[in-house]
Amino acid sequence: MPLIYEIMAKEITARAEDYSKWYLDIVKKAGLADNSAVRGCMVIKPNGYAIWEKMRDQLDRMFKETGHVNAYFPLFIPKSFLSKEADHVEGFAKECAVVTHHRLMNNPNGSGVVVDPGAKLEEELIVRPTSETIIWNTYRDWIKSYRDLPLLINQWANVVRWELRTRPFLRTTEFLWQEGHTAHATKKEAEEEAHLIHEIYARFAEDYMAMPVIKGAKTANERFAGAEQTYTIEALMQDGKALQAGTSHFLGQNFAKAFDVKFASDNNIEDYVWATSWGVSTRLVGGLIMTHSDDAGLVLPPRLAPMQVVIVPIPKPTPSILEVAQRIESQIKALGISVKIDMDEKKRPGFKFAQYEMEGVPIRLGIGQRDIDKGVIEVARRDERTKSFVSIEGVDRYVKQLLDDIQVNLLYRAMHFRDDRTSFVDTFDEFEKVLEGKGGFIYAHWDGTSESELKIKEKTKATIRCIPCDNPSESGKDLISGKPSNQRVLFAKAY
RNA sequence: CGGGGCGUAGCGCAGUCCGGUUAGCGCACCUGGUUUGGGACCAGGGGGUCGCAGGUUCGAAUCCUGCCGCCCCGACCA
Repeated sequence: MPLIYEIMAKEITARAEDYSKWYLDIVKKAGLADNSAVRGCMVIKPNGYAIWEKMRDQLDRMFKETGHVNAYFPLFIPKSFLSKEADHVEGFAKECAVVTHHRLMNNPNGSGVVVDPGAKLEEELIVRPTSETIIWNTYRDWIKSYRDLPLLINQWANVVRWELRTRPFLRTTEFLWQEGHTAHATKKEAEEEAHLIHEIYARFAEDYMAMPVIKGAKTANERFAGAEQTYTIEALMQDGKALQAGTSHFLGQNFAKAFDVKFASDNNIEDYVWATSWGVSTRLVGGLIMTHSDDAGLVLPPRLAPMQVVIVPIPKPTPSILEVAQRIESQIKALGISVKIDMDEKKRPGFKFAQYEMEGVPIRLGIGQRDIDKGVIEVARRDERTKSFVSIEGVDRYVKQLLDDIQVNLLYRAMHFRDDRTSFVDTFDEFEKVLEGKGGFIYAHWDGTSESELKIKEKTKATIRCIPCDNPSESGKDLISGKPSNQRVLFAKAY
């Protein structure tokens, strides 16, 4: 009979009290990231980086399984490159860090160093906010023939976007991501590529992050700067706001034309190549936190938890307890599960329990002499905050199964939450009422014009998150204009 | 860049209005002891250019001037 245990989260602000503070508390208390000396930039600490590494490794596998390879392009982009694609420069110009000099010198008027005016760069360099331009400038040299296509390249990198307001993981000035940049001989193939990646992102979100997402296309307003079409996965956070968790763009021939990338087809006809680009970032870590965590701290899905099981000797690691603990540890390890025994003799069990709960370790095994005498061990699952005793014999298989159960349960729970916070409305009044009330996703009719979309944004701060894929057609009237619409689109306030 | 708030030990704060011994508290840290099934207790200890610079004063964390930084709220964004 599982027992629900009380959480004493004395170090974490409750969600209901201050959601934003709750988020920051978790980032801090779970040891995910720190603020840094540089405004807007965070230090990703080992616990946080380990989660990103797990995400990265899995995504990397998925990209490679579908024929992609990794490469690396420079951090710096010549300023002139950025302006070659008109929409692209317009989208990013306002948030670029610029390198103007290459040398410092001792301050002639005092202490410290100053920029050496004699070391001014002939052409200023932009710190990449994304790499389309430098990559397509390179692709021009790589692509001559249809035999060079498709070119399926991904890079893991950092980028800089000079945002005015930042939050750890969700929006930082510098962030880590992957950016795929592919080149294709036909429009159809490029579109398929964009869809394939869109699908991979959705699958990753649901199968690994246990974060349900709505797949859809962006409206023209929300599209990536320079894209013909942007596909997105949209997740719903616990405060009822949407998070864009990954985007895949069909770029048409825009960058090929801007950088003059042409190829000869098999019947020797020259044409511009077709492109895609796609990315997910450390923002996913923020999404992960806000999808599952509770007032006791971080909750991690087992598949992304750096440490899946922790064994806590109670009250401390005595030789006889340790002997059993180590046997269980090696059995669990043999099943490919990451596990550690907490050997710290100074801290008491209660402290450790609270600590591992804050850090989101999915399963905690508590083992004391009383348990050993009875042949049982205490198993606590983080997601449901329950404890129960199971037989030591076979606990390894029990734990393996429980990890799977937790993974499924988190997804199920998040889906339930999302469905609960999804509304269908037909009038603007209702729309506002829902936004002010429970928030969340709202399906409503839209006439397809930017005017209506912007008006709603202006009045309510809500935006069209996407036009869902496989959207059923349904006739109705636009919330604002009253003009006819043949489908509902997904609205929400967003991060 | 507009509006608001804050800078005192690693973190969180009191002290500032009304200037006056050696700047204080909680947490964390170190040492020793007693403890140990949900964040232990006792004793001892280390740690501070009171954001920076200038000024007023016999005397400044406290008053004045200037600067710097950070946080929150708005306009832009993965």
